Amino acid sequence: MMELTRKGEYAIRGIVYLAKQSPGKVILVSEVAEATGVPQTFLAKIFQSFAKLGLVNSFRGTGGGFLLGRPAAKITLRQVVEAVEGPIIPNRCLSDEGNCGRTSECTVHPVWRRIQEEIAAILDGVTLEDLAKGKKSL
Amino acid sequence: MMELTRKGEYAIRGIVYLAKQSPGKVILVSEVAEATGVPQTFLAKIFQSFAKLGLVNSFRGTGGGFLLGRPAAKITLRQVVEAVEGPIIPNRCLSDEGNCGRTSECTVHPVWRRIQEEIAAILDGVTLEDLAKGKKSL
DNA sequence: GGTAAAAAAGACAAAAACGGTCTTAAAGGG
DNA sequence: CCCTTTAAGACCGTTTTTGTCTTTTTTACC
Repeated sequence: MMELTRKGEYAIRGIVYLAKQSPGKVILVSEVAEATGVPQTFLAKIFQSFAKLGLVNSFRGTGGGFLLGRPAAKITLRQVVEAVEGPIIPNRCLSDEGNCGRTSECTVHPVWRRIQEEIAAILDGVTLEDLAKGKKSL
Repeated sequence: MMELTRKGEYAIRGIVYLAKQSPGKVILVSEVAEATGVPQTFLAKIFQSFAKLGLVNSFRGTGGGFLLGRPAAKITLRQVVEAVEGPIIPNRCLSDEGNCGRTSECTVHPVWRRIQEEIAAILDGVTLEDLAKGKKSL
């Protein structure tokens, strides 16, 4: 349970690859795809969602490609994961305003809330810089 | 992302309902299903997996039904969730023996490990007794 | 301006997972 | 033997995942 999808995995691999490049260097999707072992067209889609959120910048045409939208130290793993997987919601109760339907009876609610917060906190605490440099955080 | 499935939700609702009964009382699946708003045949399946793991005991025939396999205080939320959803694996890296394929490069690995441990710890810390009594733990 | 190179956008599709249902069997009580 | 209830497993429609393919747009360069 609670498994990251391939998309999430690919997203991380791809953007970490970008984070490893010298700042300002523009990289082709094809290069990232090959280097990370991710299907190119799929990765392209992922990078498009990154671009919409400003996590990466993109340039079209000859000499085009992608680079990080801001310094690697300013991009958290949470932002990356949520960009492609959506918000961290371990249970439906937590999606809207505690809309369990069975709110009063839902004693599990606070447990999911806590899990949600813990995961968020951990992912917030890791930046692309950490990942690119292989920092031993834990 | 990281969402509990319906099966997981139903499983919790169902077994918590059992935990609320007076110990030793045998309850029909049909009653639990109606009380918790879970499709009966689906819930029956879920209870079957519980039975295999000893989380509940079952009796067939007239007067049959289900009851907890041990005291509610001895059943953790983790056991319930893992019974129906499988082990807590936020990332494929963590499933086998760190079988990332790309092990050395996988700097995210420790992050998922930590998330896995945090979730496990939280779920381990909640028993069916807590849930049945609506204990405010967090 | 024309052409080639790239990303953007969106339609499409196979495969797997989800969320069940249905049927048959087995066991127990009266 | 018959009724009740769980056990087991086949089955099935829908949604999500995991992509691909095609067309369009933008840009650089000649």
